[in-house]
Amino acid sequence: MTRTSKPGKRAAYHHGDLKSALRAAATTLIAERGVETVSLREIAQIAGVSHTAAYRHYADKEAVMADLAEVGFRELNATMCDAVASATGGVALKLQSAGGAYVRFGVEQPHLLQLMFGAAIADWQRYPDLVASSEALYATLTEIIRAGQEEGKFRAGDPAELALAAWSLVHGLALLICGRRVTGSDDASFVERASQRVTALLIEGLTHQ
Amino acid sequence: MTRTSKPGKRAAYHHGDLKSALRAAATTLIAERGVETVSLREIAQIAGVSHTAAYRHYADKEAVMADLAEVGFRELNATMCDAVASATGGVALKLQSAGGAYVRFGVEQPHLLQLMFGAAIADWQRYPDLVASSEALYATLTEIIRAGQEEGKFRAGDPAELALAAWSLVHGLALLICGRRVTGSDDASFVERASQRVTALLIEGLTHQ
DNA sequence: GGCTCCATGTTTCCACTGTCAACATTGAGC
DNA sequence: GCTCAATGTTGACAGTGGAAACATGGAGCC
Repeated sequence: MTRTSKPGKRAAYHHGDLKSALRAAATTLIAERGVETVSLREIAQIAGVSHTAAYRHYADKEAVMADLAEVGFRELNATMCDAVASATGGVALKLQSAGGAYVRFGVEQPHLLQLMFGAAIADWQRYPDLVASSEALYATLTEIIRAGQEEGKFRAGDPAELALAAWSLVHGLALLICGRRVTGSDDASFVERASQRVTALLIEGLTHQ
Repeated sequence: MTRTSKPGKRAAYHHGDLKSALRAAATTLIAERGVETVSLREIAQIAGVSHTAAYRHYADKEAVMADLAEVGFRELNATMCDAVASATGGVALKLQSAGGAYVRFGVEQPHLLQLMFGAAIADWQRYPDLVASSEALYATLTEIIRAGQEEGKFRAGDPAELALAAWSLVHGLALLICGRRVTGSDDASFVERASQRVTALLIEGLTHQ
């Protein structure tokens, strides 16, 4: 087992858990300033390590970003699952709650959302785990739809297709809001209200047989 | 009036219409490879000019990107207006046609869409014309909604809010498709079918009083 | 307990980028 | 025909991602 760096005294040559330290530094930097303006060198510096040390743990800069994006997808998925689980009322309200969680996540972490869906990661094929975590998110939505259909609350049809509609809606809304493409987006209550109203419209279409 | 470069003979010191040439070169490069991987130097080289010549026409690289994004917004707006004008049937079909045009635009020019909505342009306040062209797009959607309400076809409510729902939906769908986040996205007929079905759901919600 | 090896970290180097400052060219207007 | 400002060029600089060669030291073997 690798030893963690001695607490207090002298900096060890071997960091101990550099990958975590890099992830932490990168997460902080990206949350603050976005993908475009962070460099591997700065990440390494914050982690207290030379500027090429990251290459022992990641193939290149894109791989670091892919790692963060994957964490993001898992967090977002977990957030949505929590929202579904804690929502009271029928399946329609569960779906709406999931949508609200999605939008909130995006608005609270705009730079992470941009990383997850932007052009920073050119070739997704290189990161199977990333693809899997993204598909898991889609699956969560699809499952809610399927459950609703089983209850007879949602209209018939391919659940993946209906889930795509739901995903598109909240995804687009989150991006438009955090891209300031719509006025009043800084106001948290506006965000909450908008996401509620907007999702309600689609749910209307989903429930209408 | 500035003279255009002599046809045939020798390259003139003064290009004649460098800004257009830069725009053209940048447009081509970005359509091919996306924002992340194009450099000002390469744009200048294609335009046949030294690597700093662009600074006589743009403040910095971001300004070039903002210019292209603005053109993109105007094109997209025009495409949507065309779709609305040429759509037969009621206002619901017009809206659906506009949505289809939006998604098609995005799928056909994924890198441009990424430029228009990504993080490449950090501070929109710097580009009032860009903001205006983006708002014009929103206004087009809002106007369709308003017309539909006037006809009694769409439900009552703030047209801007309903338009936001429509925008979010097609925007999210376009991004998810061209980010390959949904399977079958390379197939043009899939795109057409998906955008039709997805928009139909929202329109159901919009027409339901 | 001592030795060795390889995972991990460092140093040095390179090509490339955006941007600035100083200089060159030339067409338009007096 | 002269001048000057708009336009384009050259050369420099700091910062970037990445490769190659080297350094370090803990884990596992004897």
